[in-house]
Amino acid sequence: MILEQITDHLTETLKNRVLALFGHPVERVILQTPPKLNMGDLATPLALELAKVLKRKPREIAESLANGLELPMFVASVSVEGAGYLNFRFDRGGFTAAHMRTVMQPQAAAGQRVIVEHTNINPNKAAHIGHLRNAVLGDTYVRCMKWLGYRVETQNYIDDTGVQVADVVVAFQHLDEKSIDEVRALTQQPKFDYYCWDVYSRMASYYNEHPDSKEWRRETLHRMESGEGETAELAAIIARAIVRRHIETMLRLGITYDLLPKESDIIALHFWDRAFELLKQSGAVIYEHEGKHKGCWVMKLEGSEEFAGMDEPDKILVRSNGTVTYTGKDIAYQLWKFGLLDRTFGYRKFPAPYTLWETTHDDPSQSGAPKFGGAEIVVNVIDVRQAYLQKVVKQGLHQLGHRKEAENSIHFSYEMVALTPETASALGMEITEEDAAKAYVEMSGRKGLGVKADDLMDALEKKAIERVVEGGRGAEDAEEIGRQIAIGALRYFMLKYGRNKVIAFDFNEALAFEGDSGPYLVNSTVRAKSIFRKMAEEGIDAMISDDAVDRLTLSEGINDDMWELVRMSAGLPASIRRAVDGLELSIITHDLLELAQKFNSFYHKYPIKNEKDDAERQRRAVCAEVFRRTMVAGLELLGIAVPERM
RNA sequence: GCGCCCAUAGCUCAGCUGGAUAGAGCGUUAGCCUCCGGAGCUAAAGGUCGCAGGUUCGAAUCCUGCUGGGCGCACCA
Repeated sequence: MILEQITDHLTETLKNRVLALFGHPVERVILQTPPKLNMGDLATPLALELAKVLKRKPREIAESLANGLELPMFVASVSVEGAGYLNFRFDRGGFTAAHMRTVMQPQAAAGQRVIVEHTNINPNKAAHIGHLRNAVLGDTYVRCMKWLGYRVETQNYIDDTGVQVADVVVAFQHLDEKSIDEVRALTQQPKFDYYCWDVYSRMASYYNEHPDSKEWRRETLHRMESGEGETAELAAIIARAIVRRHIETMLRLGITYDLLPKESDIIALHFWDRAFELLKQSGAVIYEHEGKHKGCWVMKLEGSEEFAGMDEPDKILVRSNGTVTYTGKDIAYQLWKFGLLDRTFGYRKFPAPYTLWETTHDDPSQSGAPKFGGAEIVVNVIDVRQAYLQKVVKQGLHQLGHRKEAENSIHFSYEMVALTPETASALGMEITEEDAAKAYVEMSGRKGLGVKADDLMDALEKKAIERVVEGGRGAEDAEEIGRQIAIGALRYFMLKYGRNKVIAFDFNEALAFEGDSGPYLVNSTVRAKSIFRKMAEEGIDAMISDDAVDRLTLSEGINDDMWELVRMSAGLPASIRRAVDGLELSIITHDLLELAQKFNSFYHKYPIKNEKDDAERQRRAVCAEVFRRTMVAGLELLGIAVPERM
């Protein structure tokens, strides 16, 4: 907060000053933290940039800018250094006291309405670590958006009428010859999703051996889409049971949703028919009378620069047999998200330990359902392999004349999670020599090869609980504490890599609790908490209340080690903004790691509870408290809980 | 063939819209528990930022061309 005020103020002042002194307008002023602490707290290479246009020496320009520059509150001095940098130094005491009051204060929830869609797992088998990356990215993004004041609606789209569900239905009906009641009984077992994991891969290999059997799939899909009859009922039972498992799995990670929109409802409510009318009216989609796509309705994309250079830029939305493609349905659904389709769903509650709604097509809405849809910004968290499709959807809106909505259709893309050859081999995957030489090998749902989300969490929890018990602290709550640490480890692991990086999943790395890991951050925060708990127990006043801080005479006593903690803490909100705008959440994990490292170092160097001098003890305690508040709030944004002990 | 992404220390990765001496973790080596928690701390070693050009006061960062790897480019979802 305080830092933002200072940078905003300085930016304005400098812009005005450059204009006044040199008659030259500048669009932006770069304000960055200098590489070394002794260079000050903020710096700008503004004079270097101006040197060229003004044809004057950088240092000379810097001098005239600095001379008599009006400084914002808490900025104590400005100086010219290096090649012509303008360096600002803060009033450490004043800044710290002011910052302490507003550490990680969230914005008021008055921002734009946003729909974030994530998770979207096919309801036919257990969630795996690839789905985990999606869900953790999506959930963390949602938390950050809310913190920034956006009003967010979280959706988890359920493709309950797709091929993947159909394949499991086929397996139950044709391979295993199970009755509806038998399947219904199976869904009652605790890990029905694991059961289907195997059923699905069994079906996939059956298709490979008996290509004719794919006819079953076609028939099944057709019956499912009609929504009538036993096959459709069976599909609904399976999908629903699996979705319940996925909800449970994600809840272990603290991930929740507001709405589960179902593909079957979109079909039953004929969203596509309406979208089709709009697309035809606007001319965005046309009927091909001849050529390769004869008999199809296509969206013409060859004109747009985005799709320039493609051999076959046109996208088929309706096949020659009259059925709609996935892309077509997706455009219709995207229109609904923006409130541009003049029809909508019914809603009812979905059984979950929190308030969760699902769409319906037959019931009238239950009372109490919030208003879903109609957002200003729509963010779809989907892996990079669907980038092309997302582009087409965006272009669809554009061609319908919804330019603003096209602009606000954001694809949060990220790279896949693969397996290291070692991990793949440990899972029983056959590794060819060629594979072994690779950095990673892809998971395969069809082959049933992958690391299941619940299995990974189980392994992490087991290890974390052991560590808690070994440590001897909080053994009575070892299970709950271990669970929190495990989830923290997992979420951190999924967030710390840049989104464009393929994660080659390795058990040893994922289970690491040292160094660049969730438990390291949590541990450092727990220590800070412990200090204050111990001080309270021993009746030592930490003097960190607002009143006490007001009386603080910090100005001279805040040394470099303390100041770095405060300064880094103050920089976090800007990082969160940058992370959200750039869809790069690893910025936050990175900053929190640096902060935790700084604190751990500080912690070893400066005893707090045992410091005899009151003023010095207070300064140290204030820094530890700034750290604690920053970490608790920052980790909360990452969905990582901090226990009292560990 | 076209498009997107990746290439930085032995390994896994940071490096903020071009800025001051390229940083972490793991691993390796050497230290640190009479002192608030060792899931920790201190220090050392480790770099042709894939290659070649270009842009400029300044390039790991921007542009062009290569090389190597990954992923897309269906009347599948």
